[in-house]
Amino acid sequence: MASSRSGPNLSRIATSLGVSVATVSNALSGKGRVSGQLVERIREHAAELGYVPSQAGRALRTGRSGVLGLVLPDIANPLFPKIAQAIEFAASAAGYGVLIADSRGDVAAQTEAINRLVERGVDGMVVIPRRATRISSAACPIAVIDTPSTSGNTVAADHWQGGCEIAGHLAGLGHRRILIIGNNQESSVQNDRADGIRSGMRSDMHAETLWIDRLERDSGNGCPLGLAEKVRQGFTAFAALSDLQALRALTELQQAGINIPADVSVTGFDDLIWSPVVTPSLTTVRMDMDAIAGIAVSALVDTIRASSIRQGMLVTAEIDRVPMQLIVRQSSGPCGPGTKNLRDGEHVR
Amino acid sequence: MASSRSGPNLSRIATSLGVSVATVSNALSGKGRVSGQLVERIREHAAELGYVPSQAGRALRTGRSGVLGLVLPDIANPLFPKIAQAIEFAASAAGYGVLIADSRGDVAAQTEAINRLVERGVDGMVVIPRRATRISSAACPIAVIDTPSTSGNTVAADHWQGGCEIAGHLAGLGHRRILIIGNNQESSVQNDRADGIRSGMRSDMHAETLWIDRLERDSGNGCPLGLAEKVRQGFTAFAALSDLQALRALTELQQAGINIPADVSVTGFDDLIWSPVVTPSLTTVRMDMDAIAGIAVSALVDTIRASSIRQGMLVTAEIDRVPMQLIVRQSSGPCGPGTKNLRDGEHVR
DNA sequence: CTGAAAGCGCTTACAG
DNA sequence: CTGAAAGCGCTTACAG
Repeated sequence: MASSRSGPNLSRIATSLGVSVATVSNALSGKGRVSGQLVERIREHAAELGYVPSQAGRALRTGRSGVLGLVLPDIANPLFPKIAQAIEFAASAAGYGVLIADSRGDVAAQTEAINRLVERGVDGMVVIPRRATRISSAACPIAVIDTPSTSGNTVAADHWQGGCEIAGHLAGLGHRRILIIGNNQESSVQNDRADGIRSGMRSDMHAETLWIDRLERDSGNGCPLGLAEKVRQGFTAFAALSDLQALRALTELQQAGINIPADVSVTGFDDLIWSPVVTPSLTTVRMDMDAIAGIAVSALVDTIRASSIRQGMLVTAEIDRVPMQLIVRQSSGPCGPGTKNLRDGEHVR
Repeated sequence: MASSRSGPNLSRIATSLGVSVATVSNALSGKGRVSGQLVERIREHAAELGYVPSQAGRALRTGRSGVLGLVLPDIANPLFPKIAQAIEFAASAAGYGVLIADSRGDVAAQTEAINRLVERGVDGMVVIPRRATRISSAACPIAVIDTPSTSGNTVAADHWQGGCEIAGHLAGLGHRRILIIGNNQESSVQNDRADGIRSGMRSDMHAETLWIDRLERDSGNGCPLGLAEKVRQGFTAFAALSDLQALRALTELQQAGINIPADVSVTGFDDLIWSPVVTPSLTTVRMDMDAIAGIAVSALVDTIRASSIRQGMLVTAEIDRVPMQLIVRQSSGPCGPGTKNLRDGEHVR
């Protein structure tokens, strides 16, 4: 005896209506040529009975599970809610469910997470790779979201351009000495962002970069960043490569009695949940996760539909970089429009 | 013609080894009585071929999908990463996959999200309900994570006790006037936390509660909380009911030139990602999400295994409240041990 | 210890 | 326009 479901199946609807299961199936899916009247009757009855199609039956027959996997390097990343929400939304709209898998820890775990999803029969997956991991194609189509400069990337925010936006904003405020603050020197995303900032600077601007991972290797986790000293050295802008670092910088500066934005400006990346909530709120740059997720998912779905046999391949998309959007929340500053104290004879442009 | 899979199936292993599929199935699952030698040979060959069992076939036969659903009121909630990670880990350990569903928006969307999961054939689900929503049982077992004082709750952190911990900590620092800061007056979780704080106070302590949702209804979103004024009124401790509000309070106070923890103390709830990162870092109270997820998942799995037919019911667990743990990061304060300026003649206990 | 057979619920090519 | 039948891959009660 096989376990039975609680709900009705096609066969039950068919017998109770005196038609064949094939006809019920056709009517419900709208595929076969079934007379309008019958379609109507069948749908009505199915609804009455609360018919829910069995994914298992359908999957077994069609070889498609209707499920996409989402692999993340670390769910604890504060970006995760936005990503998950966007992917879930896009997948849902395309008729797919989303199975999550955390590759907590090392690179091996990432491969394991991918395998776990394959075993569960996902039709494809979206992978946000760990560090500079190369994804070797698995047993299903894979869309990679990393950064446009990474080879194998399917689609991503244009982190480099986002950096340019930040640089332009700070230039506009009159800043000339910028401290870039990152927390992971290996991250291609962070490097692209930093490169973008440097590229977007005017020729009379100067930037230094503080890598927190390096600093902490020497001075211990959670050590002070020494930003007050940087202010004394003449830095007026702190451009963090993520809102978490921006927050760290903001509070360290405030604690040192430095006023933001009157004395210095602080910017971040990603428009995370707290950016609009803190005082002063953070100027940041936002990825269009809905657009990115939409492109990744539709590229994935196109590939799935195109291939009759489930096979592994890295998916590519028409558009592989999505512009980031500057969110200005600190519009005045020490050197710019609406400024309170100009320094070093700087003037508003 | 049905779509074919890329990998081998039981039948292929069986023919290539000259045995029956039943025997292969039994050998691989370790159920039937198959001779040790044969088991060995079959397993070896299966591994060689890279055999991956078809979830669809298994699910259709057994009526079990091996997948659990996770329904959240709003994935954007900063607590989500911890929850998702803990649930995914517990589910994974129990051999289940996790399908996510966001009930973005209203209560109707929550029901819809639940239905979507049922349609995907989940064996059960974990629901973190929206506000005070009552979950009416769906077509599968449901574990609810809310707060122990909510009826229908399966397991949750003991938010009330967490509040007591905070009160005890603040009392120990010598605080007497506490401002409780919440952002959702309807939330049973936040109310339990606030009640816990009030209950944990010594008789000579006094608390007022500021509900941000009410304040913003009058003064607009993102309005200042007026905390500097509260300091002037004699409040020395700000106990937020969530780390996000704690962060908002912390930065608003710092911006007003109030020194933390020298002038006042700020505490939060949940130990979110930024709590250890900000300066000064936040004293907070942490849920044991791994324990909660473990209990929820195993209660769910027990129910699933016990019932031969898939049916809806609210699952209960042996332990329904898990203690919260105080994380002290601001150990000195205006009125307590290691204090810099005692007020009103207060002394260290 | 091993195998033949049934059947989970569905979709689809084919016949009528 | 409608139906009978095959078969996706698996597990399990039963027979040998």
